[in-house]
Amino acid sequence: MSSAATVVELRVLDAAKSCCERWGIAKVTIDDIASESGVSRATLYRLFPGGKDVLFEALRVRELEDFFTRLTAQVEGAADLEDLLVRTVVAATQELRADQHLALMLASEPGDTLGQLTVDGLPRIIRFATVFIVPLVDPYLPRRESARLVELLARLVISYFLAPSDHVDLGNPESARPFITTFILPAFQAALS
Amino acid sequence: MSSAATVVELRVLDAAKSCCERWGIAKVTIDDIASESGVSRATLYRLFPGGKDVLFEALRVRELEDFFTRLTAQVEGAADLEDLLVRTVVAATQELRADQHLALMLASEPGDTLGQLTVDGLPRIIRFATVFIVPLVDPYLPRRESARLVELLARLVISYFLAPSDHVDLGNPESARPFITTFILPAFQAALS
DNA sequence: AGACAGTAAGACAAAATCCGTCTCAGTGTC
DNA sequence: GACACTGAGACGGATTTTGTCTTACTGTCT
Repeated sequence: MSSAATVVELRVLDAAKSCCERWGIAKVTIDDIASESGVSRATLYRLFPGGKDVLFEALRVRELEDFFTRLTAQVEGAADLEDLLVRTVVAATQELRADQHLALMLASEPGDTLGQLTVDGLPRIIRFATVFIVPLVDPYLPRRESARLVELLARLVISYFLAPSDHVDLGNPESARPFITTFILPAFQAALS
Repeated sequence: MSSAATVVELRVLDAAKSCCERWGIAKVTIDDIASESGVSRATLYRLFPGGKDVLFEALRVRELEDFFTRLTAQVEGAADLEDLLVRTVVAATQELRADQHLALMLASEPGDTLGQLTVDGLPRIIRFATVFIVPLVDPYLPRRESARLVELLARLVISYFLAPSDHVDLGNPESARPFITTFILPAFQAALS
């Protein structure tokens, strides 16, 4: 999951990201990324054998790692399970809303981007969420229940982010807390350790 | 100079403009513009025989016409020559600074865009400025002097827009007025009618 | 009804671009 | 000197884009 990423690799990924923001993934060429990162095309293929697909895969992975790294940093030191869950969904929702890169992608290439948040990408997002968040939940629940809970929350955060509701605002603690206590916690009450 | 532009033509030019903002002129294809404007490629070639070059030429012309139309509307009713000149350079500078399309182009494709403001495009800009602004100056100066004056101002506005000065801000009347009265008007004093 | 102008859809070949791989030369390190 | 890493760029093949052309549809005018 993690990265012994060299400095060159990071430069390339940064270049890919900014190219992507400028032109959208469909319009970016390997040469664009190469010249933007000041790296030759040969090097780029050596680093990411498979070309654009592999490169953007790696970029998505890095973005996810960064996302969850920031997220876990924001929610550490929660007092109890309820507090942890509320802070997690709130922070995640706010991160999503503040993500400039994501906003641009959603605006310029809704199809691909939505795929990365739903059908194609959701399983991976859930994997990442599991890896990063389950350890935080583990003190309160058996491992199996933790995984179920984290998956559920990940799905809900994304759904409410993509299509906001009139009834709940998961970016707002005052709204998220009753949502968590009413709909989520009771289902796991029996398993509370 | 002017346009018996049909509604289809306008739709196409609007589409070209928004495509251009999204991807930059280098990445836009004829098909992009065709589908964005909901017009078939055949029609597009009928309207602009010559393809992308001719189309973007037409777009630049239209942008210039719009620019100077808005500009002349803003400066009508000036009391005297000094007032006219000050209001013109101020309005032009502010228009330039507020032009979202221009800002995007300058950011994403500095080379081409700068060319359109300097070496390649400046002569045309001056022609447009002449056509639109000289009539306003004519009451005060002989025709030949008007043209010289307008050209000079056009060059100055663009230069100060592209590379702002610490000494003058042509977007600010309080700064533009002494500039005009000190450096511009005296040179044309002799020719004042 | 029939002529006609304007258009969408799409086939087609030619041109341009992009891709992925490869070689070669240069550079810095051990 | 051996070695790993890189930039530059050549190369053929795949893909995209271009510009032209044909066909069929639609509405308007006579």
